[in-house]
Amino acid sequence: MMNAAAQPSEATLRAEVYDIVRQIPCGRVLTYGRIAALCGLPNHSRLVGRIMRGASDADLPCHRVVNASGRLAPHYPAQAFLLTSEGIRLTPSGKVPLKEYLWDPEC
DNA sequence: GGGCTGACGTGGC
DNA sequence: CGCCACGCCAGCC
Repeated sequence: MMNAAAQPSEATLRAEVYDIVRQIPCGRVLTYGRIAALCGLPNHSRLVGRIMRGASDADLPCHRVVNASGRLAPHYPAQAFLLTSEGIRLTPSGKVPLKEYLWDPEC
């Protein structure tokens, strides 16, 4: 056996989520739901969000993770700045146009 | 064991 | 495009 993401828990998911987020290319974004789905947990987007909250910046580009609407994370003011610094142009309302910047890992 | 919370998602207006 | 209600589920008190 090798993959054991059958047990939903922050502890189990953390490693996978970290690994995926680390692979997001510069200038691209992923959604919480997409990350959860990639880990085999379609309805655990909130768990992913919780993990990101507890995740210290370090080498983790957590600013490249937004919700399914392209809305940026609350309590994370620097995110907009970091995204725009990577060339991402936000809408006037401060959201990420997913049609342009959503990253597809299988692409 | 029980109830509230939340870096979410979808659908309706 | 924005706001709201409902559904979802692990984590925390």
